[in-house]
Amino acid sequence: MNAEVGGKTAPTVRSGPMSKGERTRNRLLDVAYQAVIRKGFAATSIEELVEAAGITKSGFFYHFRDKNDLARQILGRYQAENDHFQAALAARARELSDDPLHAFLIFLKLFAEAMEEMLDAHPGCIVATITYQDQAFDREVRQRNTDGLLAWRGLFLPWLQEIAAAYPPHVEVDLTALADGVFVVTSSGLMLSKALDDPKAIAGQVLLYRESIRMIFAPR
Amino acid sequence: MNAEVGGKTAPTVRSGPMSKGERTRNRLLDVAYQAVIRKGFAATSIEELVEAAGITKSGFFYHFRDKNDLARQILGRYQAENDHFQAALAARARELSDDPLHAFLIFLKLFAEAMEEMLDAHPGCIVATITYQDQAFDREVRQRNTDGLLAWRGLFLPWLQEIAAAYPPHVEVDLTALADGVFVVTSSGLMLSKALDDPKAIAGQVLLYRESIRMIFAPR
DNA sequence: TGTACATCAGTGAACGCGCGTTCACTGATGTAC
DNA sequence: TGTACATCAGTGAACGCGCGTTCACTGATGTAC
Repeated sequence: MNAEVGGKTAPTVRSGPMSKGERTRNRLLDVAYQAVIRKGFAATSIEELVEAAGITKSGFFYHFRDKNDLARQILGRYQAENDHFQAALAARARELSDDPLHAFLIFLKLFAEAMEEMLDAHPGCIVATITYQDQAFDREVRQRNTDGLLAWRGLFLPWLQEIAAAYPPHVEVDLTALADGVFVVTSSGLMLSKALDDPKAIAGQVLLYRESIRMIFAPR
Repeated sequence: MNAEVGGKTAPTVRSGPMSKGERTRNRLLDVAYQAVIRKGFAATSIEELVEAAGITKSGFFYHFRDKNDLARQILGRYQAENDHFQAALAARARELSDDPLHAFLIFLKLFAEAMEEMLDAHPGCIVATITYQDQAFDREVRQRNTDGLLAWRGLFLPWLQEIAAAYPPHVEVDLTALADGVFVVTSSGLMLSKALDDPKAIAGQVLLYRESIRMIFAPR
């Protein structure tokens, strides 16, 4: 499978050569993603995006129905990339250990390292960004955003259940809340790294979460 | 001291009767806080604020030098309230136990409950909001925002050091990262509650953090 | 108690700019026969 | 291989609206003598 776990480039989803239109559209999405993460959605103007992408404003409306459509496509592309990225990391971790608990601990280690490396390219989490400005988006975007959050839970909850079946937890713990914890430490960890200008903060939070997973499940 | 720990109203900082101007200014800040938390800063217009506050747009500029000044004052008032609130909760917890670890566990329980109760009034965290839109603010606001984050650390890190001195941790742990964990679970917990429309999520995350504090320090 | 002045807490009208969006048009590339 | 037509990937000009900000002014309240 050759999953490039620690790779520096964000994985692109599509395969095959891109048409001219697709390349332009992706350039717009790249530039918009960066701007929205840094300034928020409303503060990001279509004009600055098309200037950075080297086209005119009307060209934007060839690719996007309106500004909310831009949000929808940013979110869609991010979710596809993120699903792919996490699935690849999970697959790699499962390869390295047959045991669900050990595999999860490996996953979290790889994830922490990858997050720190990706800080320059993704200094934030659009799911968090959108949640914090949700009244600026239409219903569909908000719904997709919630779905994105549930996708994280959908990946980690079954895994934790598998772990809990093999290793009865030492304390009473809400597995759903614990599964959501991955998103919690990731999104806030990115925030800490950004606000404190400390690249190590994100890995620190993920590894703290990892330690609590170990303490909850690992035999003493 | 009569600290109203579980009180429903946000604590106001000033004492004594307010002048007419102060009341108007506070009304503007209230309404702006809500709007910024829900839509973001750039998407919040001065016009909608003055309409809600029942004055005219020029009245706004009597109270605020410009729009960034509004952000500065929102942040300032929030930080004062939050410092007061957390200090009161901490004092109450210390009253209930002389032991630093037990007091911290009590604090986290009270904090989790208070957060869930405050969800309607504060369905978000402006520090998180501002961090996620930081390029939309001037340098001073960004600096104050970082200071606000460090204030959380400044409350919890010494406390954890005191705990670690009395109860040597069972695992190697970065106390600074652990101190930042309170902010991490709070801001993301609020986000989860908002995005999933589940009031219990915030308490769930705080209590998960509490459990890991217990596992790290409590004697077995 | 009355008068003069200062400060407070705004009003009302106007400003220019930039924003999101529309619309008619166009050159380049692809496809059918 | 050439011609006709369709689709792709935009351009350029214009639109109206709402935004943040300014400025001259004002009535109400407070203070000094």
